[in-house]
Amino acid sequence: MNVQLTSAEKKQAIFESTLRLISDYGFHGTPISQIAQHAGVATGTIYHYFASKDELIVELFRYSKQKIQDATFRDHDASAEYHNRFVTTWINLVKYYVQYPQVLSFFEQFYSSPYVKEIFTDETVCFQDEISLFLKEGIRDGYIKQLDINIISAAFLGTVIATAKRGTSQYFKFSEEDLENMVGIIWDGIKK
Amino acid sequence: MNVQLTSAEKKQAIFESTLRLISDYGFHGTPISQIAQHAGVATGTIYHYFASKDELIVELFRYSKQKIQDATFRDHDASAEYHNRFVTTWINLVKYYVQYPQVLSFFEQFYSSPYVKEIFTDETVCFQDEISLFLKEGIRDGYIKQLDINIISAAFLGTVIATAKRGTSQYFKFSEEDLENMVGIIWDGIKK
DNA sequence: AGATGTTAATTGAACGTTCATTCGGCCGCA
DNA sequence: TGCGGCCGAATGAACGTTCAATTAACATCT
Repeated sequence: MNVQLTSAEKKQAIFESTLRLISDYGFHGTPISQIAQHAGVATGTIYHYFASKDELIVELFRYSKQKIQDATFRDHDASAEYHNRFVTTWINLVKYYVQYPQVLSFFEQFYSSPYVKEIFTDETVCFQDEISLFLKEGIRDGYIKQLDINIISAAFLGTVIATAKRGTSQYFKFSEEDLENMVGIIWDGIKK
Repeated sequence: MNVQLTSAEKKQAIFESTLRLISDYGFHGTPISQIAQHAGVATGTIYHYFASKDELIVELFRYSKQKIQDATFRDHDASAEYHNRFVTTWINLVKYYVQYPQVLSFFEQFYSSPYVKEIFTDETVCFQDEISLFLKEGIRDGYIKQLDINIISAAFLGTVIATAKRGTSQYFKFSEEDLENMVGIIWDGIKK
């Protein structure tokens, strides 16, 4: 942090520090003062960019959600064969979480915290809906069983999260083959 | 709370209050004073039963884990057909979480918090291992694909959690049929 | 049974610390 | 010289924890 940063870069630095610290120490374990120190700014500066700690966390959620959405659907070719797109999307998501376990950890904390209420009162368009659209497409076009989107989506995301969590454990590393086995399981389960 | 309670009952009352409040307001959102008030005791009393707030939370985790384990394997008949036992276990677990969403919420918070480190440094025998044993049995006896237990377990628990989370949402209620569809998906995916 | 002593349980006010937030001033750039 | 971003010590509230005092529980003795 020894170079001049633009306003946007400084905001991003604060985001990244918050992400790291919260994933390590939890919401209540990371004071603003530590975030500031880690990001190389003064505590007061954070209040120049964010109205409160809560707003920082909610905005960090939006920021992370956007990044992960971009990564998951990067290079997504809507004209390719559905099964391939399914496998790619599933694996992209798992790999993102494995590469950035802080994001996974932060999301898990966020989703099971009172903060969600602040987000999901007015914001119905969320990351899961992007996935849901893709899954709905598969149902509509007859690649996937005719079951409620909630069921299909639960099967998809549930396995992603569970796989990624184990993939970040120090005791077990998934190989590329393991991932393909795993996505094979879920595909076998929901394909028509 | 207007009757005389034994020591064990009072401890349980504290557990239940903590569970409820933490699932509603999060770890940092529930002061000891509130737990005490909700449980009908003085703040000091909590420190008679638990050395610290951290110890209370860690013990609450053990307490809840035991209860859920009992509920899941209640009436479990080890001599029955494997597929039936699989379906029953999966559905039992989902139903427990749906009936006691505070437990699900607390577990999710706990697992993605620094508290886990206090538990899983020395304690390798955990709730998931009881499930894992059952799944390993299925692999050994040829009912389930010959894949790593981490993969199979991730598929099992991932779908349980994801299903239960949606089952507790106000926007969607799973029917008995939905649950059977869901466990059908995961069984189709991992069966040999 | 009743009195007495002993231990355990309970209380809630008080303490000390931590933390989110504020604010008066400083620095670099126009 | 003025201004806006930035700083970090100061503030005040909230919280975990302690503890001296009080009460209940129970065993022991007369």
